Amino acid sequence: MANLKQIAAELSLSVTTVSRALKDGPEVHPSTIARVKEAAKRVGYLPNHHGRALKTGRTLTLTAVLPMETRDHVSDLLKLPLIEGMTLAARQAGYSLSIYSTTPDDDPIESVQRQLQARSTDGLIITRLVSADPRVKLLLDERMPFVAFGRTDLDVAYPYVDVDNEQIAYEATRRLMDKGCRRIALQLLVPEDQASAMRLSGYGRAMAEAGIPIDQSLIGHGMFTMESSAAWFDRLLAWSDPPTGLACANELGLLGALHALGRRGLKAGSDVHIVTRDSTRLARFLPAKIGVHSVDMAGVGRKLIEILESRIANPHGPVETVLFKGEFDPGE
Amino acid sequence: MANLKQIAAELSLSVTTVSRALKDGPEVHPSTIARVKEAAKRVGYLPNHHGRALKTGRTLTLTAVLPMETRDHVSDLLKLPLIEGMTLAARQAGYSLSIYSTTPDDDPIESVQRQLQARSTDGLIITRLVSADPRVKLLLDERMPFVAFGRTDLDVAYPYVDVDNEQIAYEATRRLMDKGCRRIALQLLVPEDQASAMRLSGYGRAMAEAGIPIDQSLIGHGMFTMESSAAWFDRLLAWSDPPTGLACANELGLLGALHALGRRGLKAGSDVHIVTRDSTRLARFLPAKIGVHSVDMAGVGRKLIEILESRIANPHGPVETVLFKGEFDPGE
DNA sequence: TTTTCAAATCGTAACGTTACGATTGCATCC
DNA sequence: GGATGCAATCGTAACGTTACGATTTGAAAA
Repeated sequence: MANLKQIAAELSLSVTTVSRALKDGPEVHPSTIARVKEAAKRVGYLPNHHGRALKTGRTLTLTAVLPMETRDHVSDLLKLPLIEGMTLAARQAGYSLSIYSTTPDDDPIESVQRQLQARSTDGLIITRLVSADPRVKLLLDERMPFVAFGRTDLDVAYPYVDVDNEQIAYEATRRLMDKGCRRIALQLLVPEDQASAMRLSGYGRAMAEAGIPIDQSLIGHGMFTMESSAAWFDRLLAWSDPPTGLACANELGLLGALHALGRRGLKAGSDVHIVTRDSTRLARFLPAKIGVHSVDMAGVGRKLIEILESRIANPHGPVETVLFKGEFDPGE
Repeated sequence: MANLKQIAAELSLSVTTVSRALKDGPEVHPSTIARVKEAAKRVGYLPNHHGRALKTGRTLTLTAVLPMETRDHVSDLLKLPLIEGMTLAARQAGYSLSIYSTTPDDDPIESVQRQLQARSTDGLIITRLVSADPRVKLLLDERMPFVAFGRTDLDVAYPYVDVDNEQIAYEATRRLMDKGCRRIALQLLVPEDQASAMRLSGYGRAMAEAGIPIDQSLIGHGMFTMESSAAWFDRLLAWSDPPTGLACANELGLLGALHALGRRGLKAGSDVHIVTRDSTRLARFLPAKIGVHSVDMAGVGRKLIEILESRIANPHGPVETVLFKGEFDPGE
């Protein structure tokens, strides 16, 4: 409601002086600064976002592009601590965070282009990257500050935060081998998904080291939901030589698999050994013996904002990249 | 990058005509409209958010104020489908959705006032209401369009969507009684929380009908996290006459309780009967016999946006309120 | 007294958009 | 031929802010 003009009129000052006083401009007399600030506080002045954005080109808004599943299924739970970390960090840094949800039908490039054209955001967080993600080049070309959650195999430098999925999958596979497993099932999202590719790579490394050939039929794709995970694992359990170990993609994959086990009266930790990734600490509380790799997704969210902030402040600064490790809990 | 001025220059038209043409103004010649739209598409024109907002006072942004738990704990999972429903519905309606996360330390009134003063949003979604929530009066007084997720016991009309917690808690308690339980534990958040108050009321109604006096020591407060739920239920189980039934607040409360049970070698469905609320369909996949009241939180999110949209379009229209029921699955 | 200089303040323009009233061109009617 | 009316287009101002150059003021230096 209150604006600079009103404060200026009340104090018989110019709008310019009021504007400068509020940002402690060195050209303004200290006593004037004090008067202006007092008046601003009294009338409850807060700068108009859009006037400022129009003039300066800075919107003080960051936008996170997040893929959501179809309306009937639950999204990957890691998004909740991620959103939590991002929103709180953004707020602390003086930005507001806008969530741009995409459905599987959406064209990912178009989602990014929209943000670009309207210039309605200062920076973008993109997630769920694919191996040759076209968004990276687009954003670099357009000089839009951004940070990625996930890597690509593109040969360009850009800022990202990622989880060390290769290492986590490697350790998970090794862990299952230690339990005596040789037939080890692995859950992935889609082959193009970069996180899935890294998980497959870590799994392959562990298997190769142990001299176990990879059985493609033990590798499950499309494990986005509890339903798909349960159906898939149920099929595997029906085989004559079912898997004895399972590395789950996330909480939902785990719950689906436990559901399939339960229906057959089988037990995690004895009939099948299970290791999972977890971002909500939920897996540790389940009444089942499972190994858990916890990843601090709220920390990832905070780091994403921190990096994006520094990109905006200094677009030509060094490109920062961070890799988060998982913390393993054997669950026994 | 492209703006009206550029398009106007290219077509030798005035900015006004271009602006009108793009919104199919009846004063513009159809062939001009076609030319303008072609040019706009060609140069990739998208209206500048801030210019428009400054002029019209409409920001095309909605803001959801969501409480998040402390940095070390997972937030109530219902937020994920809620956010998903809200963001997708907002996008479809042409709005972008900003998430304003608050921590337990934040002053809820101040959070709302910030949004009000900066006029940076067209409408507000407030959640986790308390019985005499001061934000409702504030927003009504300031004529800021808003919708609440949750009710108050204030004597004013305002738009809200709520879950019928009274009914759900009543049915949950009845269900546990049908299993033969008389000592029934109940999880709540905080006494002021309106949803908790309703749950307590439904629980009390069922107990009164059955002629069972309420034992205050069976009612747990502060059940925000798996940890607090586990610790609380563990204490209850240690008593000489432990509860035989439990109504959980949500997925986290359930997992905490299952954890406490598991550590004592007890089983849900036999030693203790459990009924829970669920918004992620997670509870149905757990390897435990529990009754589940599912609530369609994505639907709640969509409805919130829908109502808010109509409040913005027609501030003096009828005040819409919606109550979502839970869908019960006995889990056997 | 005049000049010089810095401190403090002011006025104007611009960001991109839309609202409103004014203007132009052209066909129709008396 | 002049008046009338309508369709199409234009120009200006304004939303609230900030950047930039200009102006005022008062005190010190000449």
